Amino acid sequence: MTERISEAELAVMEVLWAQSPLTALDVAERIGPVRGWSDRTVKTMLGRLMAKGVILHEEDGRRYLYRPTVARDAYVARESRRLVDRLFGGRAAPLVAHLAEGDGLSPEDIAELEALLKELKS
Amino acid sequence: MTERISEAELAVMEVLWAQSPLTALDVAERIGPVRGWSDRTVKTMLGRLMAKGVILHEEDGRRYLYRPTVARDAYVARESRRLVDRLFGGRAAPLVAHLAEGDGLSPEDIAELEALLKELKS
DNA sequence: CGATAACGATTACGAGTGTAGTCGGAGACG
DNA sequence: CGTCTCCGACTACACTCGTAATCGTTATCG
Repeated sequence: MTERISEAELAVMEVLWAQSPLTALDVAERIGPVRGWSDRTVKTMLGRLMAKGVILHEEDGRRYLYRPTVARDAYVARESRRLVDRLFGGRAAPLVAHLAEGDGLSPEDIAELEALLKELKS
Repeated sequence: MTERISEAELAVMEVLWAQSPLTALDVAERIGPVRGWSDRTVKTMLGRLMAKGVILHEEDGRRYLYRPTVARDAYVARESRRLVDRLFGGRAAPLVAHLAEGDGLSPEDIAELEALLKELKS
C-alpha cells in the first residue's frame, strides 16, 4: 500500500524517525547543513511525503508538526526484500556472500550473524 | 564510476548477463513476452545503457551485437552495499535480521549462511 | 531499378525527482 | 491601522524513467 520514498525524501524521513513531531523548520535545520538544502526544498519534500501518506501533520497554532505514519522498521524491511528479490531471486544467503566478499563483514557482524542463526534454528 | 542502472534497464542487463552478445531483437524476444515491451522500448534501453557505458556494441554487418561491460557480480555487490549503507549504517547483520523477520529466510538459506560463516571464520 | 523492409538514430511525452521560487493570508511590530 | 514577516500552498523547471513513434539509410526482393 505504502508508496515508494525517493532518496531525497528518505533524508527527511530519517530526521522524523529520529525525532518527531517536528516543524518544517526543525527538519530543515537538521538537514540543511548536511545536504545543503534550502528550507523550501525541505518543505517540498514534506509536501510530497504527505501526498504519499507516509507522514501526517497536526496543527500547532499557525504551523504544522509532522510525524511519520510508517515505522522505519517496516520501510527498511520492505526495501530489503525488494533488493533481495530483484538481485538474488529472494534468497538472502547470496546477498551476505556478496557483502562478505568486499570486506563488507566485520568480525562483529559475523558474531552477530552467528547468534542470529542460532536463534533462528531453535 | 559506473552510473546507476534503472529498474527497466536492469531487465535488459539481466538478459545480456544471461547470454551475450545479442542483437537488439534477440534481447527484445527474450524480454517482450515477460514485460510486454515493444522492441522500440528495448532499443531505447539499449541506447541508454550504452550512454551509461555499461554495455557496448560491436558491429555485425548492418546491425549491432550488444554485450555488458560490467559484470553482474560487480553490479550486485555495489547495489547491496548501497542498500546496507543507506539503511543499516553499513552493517550486514541487521539486514539479515530484518529478512529473517518476515519469514524471509528459508531453511536452505539458514544452512547456507552457516556454511558461509564457518568459512569466513577460518 | 524501384518498392519494401530492417536497423539504428532521433524525438516524444507524461510521471517522478531534485531543487527551489512565488503568492496569499495571518500575526507581530511600530 | 498600516507594514513587515512568517508560514503553508502552489508553481517552476531541468533531468530521469518508462514507454514508445518517427526519420533516414541501407540492404533486399521482385
